[in-house]
Amino acid sequence: MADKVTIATVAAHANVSRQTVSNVLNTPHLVREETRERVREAIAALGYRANQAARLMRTGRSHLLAVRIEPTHDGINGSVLDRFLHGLTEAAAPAGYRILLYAAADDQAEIATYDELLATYELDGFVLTSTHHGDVRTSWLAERAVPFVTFGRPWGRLSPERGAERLARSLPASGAGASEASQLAEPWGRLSPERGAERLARSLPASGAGASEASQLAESWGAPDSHPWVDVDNATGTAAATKHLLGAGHRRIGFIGWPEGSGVGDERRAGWAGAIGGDLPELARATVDGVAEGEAAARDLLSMPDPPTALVCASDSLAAGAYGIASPGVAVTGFDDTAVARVLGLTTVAQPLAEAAARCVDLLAGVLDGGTAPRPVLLPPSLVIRQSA
Amino acid sequence: MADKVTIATVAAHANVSRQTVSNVLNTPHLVREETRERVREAIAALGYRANQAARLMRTGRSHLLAVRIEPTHDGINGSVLDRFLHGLTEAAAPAGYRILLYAAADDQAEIATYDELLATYELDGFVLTSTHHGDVRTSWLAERAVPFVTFGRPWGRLSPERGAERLARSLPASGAGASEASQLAEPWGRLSPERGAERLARSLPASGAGASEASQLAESWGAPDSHPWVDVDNATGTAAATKHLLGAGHRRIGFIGWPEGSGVGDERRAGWAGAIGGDLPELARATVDGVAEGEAAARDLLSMPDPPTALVCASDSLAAGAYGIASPGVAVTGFDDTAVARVLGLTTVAQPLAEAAARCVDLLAGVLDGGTAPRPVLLPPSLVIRQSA
DNA sequence: CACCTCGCTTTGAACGTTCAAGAGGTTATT
DNA sequence: AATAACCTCTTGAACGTTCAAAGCGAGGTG
Repeated sequence: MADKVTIATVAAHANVSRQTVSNVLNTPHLVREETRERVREAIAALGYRANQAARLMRTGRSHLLAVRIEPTHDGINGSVLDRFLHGLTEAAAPAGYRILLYAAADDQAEIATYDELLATYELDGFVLTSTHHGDVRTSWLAERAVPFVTFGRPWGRLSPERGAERLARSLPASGAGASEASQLAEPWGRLSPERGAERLARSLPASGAGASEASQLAESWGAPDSHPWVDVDNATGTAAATKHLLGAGHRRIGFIGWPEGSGVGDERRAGWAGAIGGDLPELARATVDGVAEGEAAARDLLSMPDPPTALVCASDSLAAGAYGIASPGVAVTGFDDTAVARVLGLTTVAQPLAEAAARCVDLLAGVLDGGTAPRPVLLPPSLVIRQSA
Repeated sequence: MADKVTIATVAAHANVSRQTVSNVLNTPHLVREETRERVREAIAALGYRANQAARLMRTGRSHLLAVRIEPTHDGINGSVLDRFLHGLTEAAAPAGYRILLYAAADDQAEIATYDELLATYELDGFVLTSTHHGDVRTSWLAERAVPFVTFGRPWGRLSPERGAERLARSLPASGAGASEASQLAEPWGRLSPERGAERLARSLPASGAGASEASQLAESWGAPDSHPWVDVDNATGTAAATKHLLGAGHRRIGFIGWPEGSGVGDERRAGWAGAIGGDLPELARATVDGVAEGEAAARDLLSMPDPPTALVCASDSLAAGAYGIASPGVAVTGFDDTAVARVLGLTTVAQPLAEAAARCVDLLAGVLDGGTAPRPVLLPPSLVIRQSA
């Protein structure tokens, strides 16, 4: 009873060989039904469970996925990662995977950790968060053919030579020197038809901002370093918030976001710009994230001659600051549906984190198990309406 | 280069046998210095890393610790777990351990998961959070001699028979029917001398509440199901907040907490009661956690004939609700230093989460590696003063 | 009848590590 | 001088699983 139950124990109990038990577990169709049943009964009776370490040694598959746990920056957005992790863990278990955590101070340290984890634990794959422009992590992993998914689309930007080289390796059939037009066309095709069309329709009508957003997306999307990813459509989120404000009668709607260059921030601004019919720089402020910063930016916007009557903010932190000093009539929206938004009563954009996590696992499991070609997933956020707008 | 570097590769490169390489890694003192150096150079030159799976198969040590990731209840306290997890991950790595996540809906599911994880991944140990009265998880683990630490002290409460039975098994030498006095005396001795004395001095002087708190602690502490734990001294936290209010001139200080029976909640109330010189039920309200609940309780307290001028709350959620409706003169304190407290400017009690996590790893690693007898660790929280009090 | 194929099952080896035992040489002990 | 004790290192086996190959009986084919 207390002794370890191995495949040999089961084999003896069912009067078959080790390999037959293994086959029942891994390739049941090779085993005669009667035998299969007998083995299954033995497994159940003995409470046998396959030893992952031994299995790993033979197959090289650890069934372990790694995720980086970041220090919470200002704590406000911390719960986002928290919820995402929970979603990952829940989604991974039924697929037969477990989540391993690692910490890293920066991208270089993170790469060192990959190396370490791959060498010692033979991890099956990685889930990366916080992708950004010029992300060295994805190329490192891709070069070594390590399966991974990013939560956050790739923001691309490799040097031309490297890009061409990698493209030639990964897509030998397609034209390496594809024209801009084909690069623009192809990526959309990778989305599921409905989503792709829906998104295309939504992005293109908008004037300058919409177009530049689309081409930027295409650039990274069809780029040689493309890889499976899951993302929430940030632009749709801020657009929804903006439309909600328009519907409430607001005509001058300001935007408080982050400095240009952060993909996510640019997207959120593009959503706002698209909804009001074009980017109006005089109505937008860019600042690093933070409550005090949001307050300052809001003060600045609200003190202009013809001030906005509503503010769309790129984060709940900024929104919290803005809401704190805005006079009652001024509407404010945030982003992320954090606890702070809940407590303050901020209307905010909620990301479907559990869904996003589940799709990350799907994609990774697909690559690992099925070898299916992973398609990017873009999820729509939802607007949570509270009293602030 | 691309080929796997195993211990055999290193052995060949250094002109020694496999076992010698193994000895250099695990029992270096058995190897002559010159050989040791040669092997180490080979290891460095080849970039060898021990394969954990193979090592695990032989030794039964996975170097993996598991932690449950809970769904964030109301999101406000979510970041607490988040920070704790980050601390664990960071502390575990240098000690040679990695953190594995698992999700479970309730204690029973959690136990099933233990079983699964132990059988398939041969986990080395568990870190449990959210310990509570009648926790079945700890006894399950203890019965199977699985190493674990809890973040949160044991709240005990086994049926007498089971207690006696387990006591007889685990402490064959000591008297099973120990008197209350010895139970009270012994536990304090397990703390480091200074801490024990400090804590004893702090708890006992208080009148009714302090005494009952102390005996309750003793009961669970010296209880047969005691195990290594790390906790933050909740009572000290609320006491510090209360003293801060007393120092600011407040004389009638109310308390908003949770229904009796949650160990943590009772402790936080005891801290308040101790600081004001005794538990005054008319100044205390108990409710489930939540912003709206905090608001209601505060309204109730503040509408009494001789209302309190300050409110000590058992959580930032409750405090957020209370602070929202309290008139400017009324001071409010929370607990946990969440993002909400930061944004609202709530004075609150901060738990040293990174430190707590590190101590959890220390204790667990101590049991696993050194076989040292683990001593409970009680950490002092700190008061973060903001404008709310 | 000899041979091949098919369905099901078994056998031996291997994954990379550590344990248990022992080999060979040098030094200490009696 | 014989023997024990020690130090250093090596050899074979084992952990629990799956891979690769082969065994074996039944049925089909030339």
